[in-house]
Amino acid sequence: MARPLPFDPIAEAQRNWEQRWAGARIMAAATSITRAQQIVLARVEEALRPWALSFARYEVLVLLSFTRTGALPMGKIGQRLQVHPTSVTSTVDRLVVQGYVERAPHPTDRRTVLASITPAGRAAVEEATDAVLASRFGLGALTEDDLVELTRIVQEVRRAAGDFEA
Amino acid sequence: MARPLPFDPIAEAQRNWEQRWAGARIMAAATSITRAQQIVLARVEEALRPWALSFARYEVLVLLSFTRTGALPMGKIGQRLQVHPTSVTSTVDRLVVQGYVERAPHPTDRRTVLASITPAGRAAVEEATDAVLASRFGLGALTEDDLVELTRIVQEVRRAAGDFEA
DNA sequence: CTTATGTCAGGGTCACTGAAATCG
DNA sequence: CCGATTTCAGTGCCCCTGACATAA
Repeated sequence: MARPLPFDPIAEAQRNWEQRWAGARIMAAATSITRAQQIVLARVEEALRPWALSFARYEVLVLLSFTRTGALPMGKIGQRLQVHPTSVTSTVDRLVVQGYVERAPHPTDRRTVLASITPAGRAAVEEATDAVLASRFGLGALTEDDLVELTRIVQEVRRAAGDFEA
Repeated sequence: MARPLPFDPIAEAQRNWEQRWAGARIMAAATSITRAQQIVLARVEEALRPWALSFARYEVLVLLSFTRTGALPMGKIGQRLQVHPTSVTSTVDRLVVQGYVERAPHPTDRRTVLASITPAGRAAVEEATDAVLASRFGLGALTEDDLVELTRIVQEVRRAAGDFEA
């Protein structure tokens, strides 16, 4: 889409901000997060292409594969992955078409719908996970310390945003 | 959209990963980046709502307001903001409709089109910037040190991804 | 009746592919 | 002719709002 620049565009923008406004550092951090997410997403989607999985659908499969029964109510999925209920519906729709997930009734609560991972879904998520880990999410250049530090800093942001209580 | 969980979902997922696969830390870091970007984007878009600006359109206005002449070729915008050429076209389209940007011919190269910020665009970006900075991008809980550290770590990622040469 | 759960319809934004027109 | 620049048509994905049906 574009060739590498001879300079760091975020550092350059930060210099511009410092001349005009306060908050240059926070602007640089926010822009960095945005760009980092683009990189991670691009690498992951590239790795997931053989299974025709988007990151969002892959996350659902991973979540389901982590549960004891391989099934979870739609609403729980939304809470865990921090996505909108209607997004869960459409995401699971696609997974059902792909044969990776099935809808099942909840044993006691007839309002809730369970999304249940199929054997094909389990196979796909295991193979896809190998591919995703091999891609290292585009974060292969980071040290273990930097990975931990990055996660810690973002945890502060998520706590402040009310993602969890702790 | 959902209520806060009583635990950190990313830390919980990391524990799950540690039981099954290597790369739990890198997974946690990638998930953190994804979630952080959602938070930043949500806060910024909230702040930009009075001017009917998306983050992408706001970034274009900021970039143009930083140039000497207030104008830049479409392609340059794409390079600086790391977005696809067709995305620049549609983004500028919307900014033109809003009266924040005008298309102008390049003085020498008749292939290139200049996107030029209007006085209304300058006014909007200045006011919007105040609002955006007031939101602190959702990063208000971070110390200055953490902001710098976060930017530094992500810079490694961007360098490895070939964003710039340095 | 009130609340919770999930689905559907619809609109907005953005990203990408492939093709085309224009021009250096 | 080749390459660069931009635009357009079309597709896919994801997000949200509002309305709705169903059931606790």
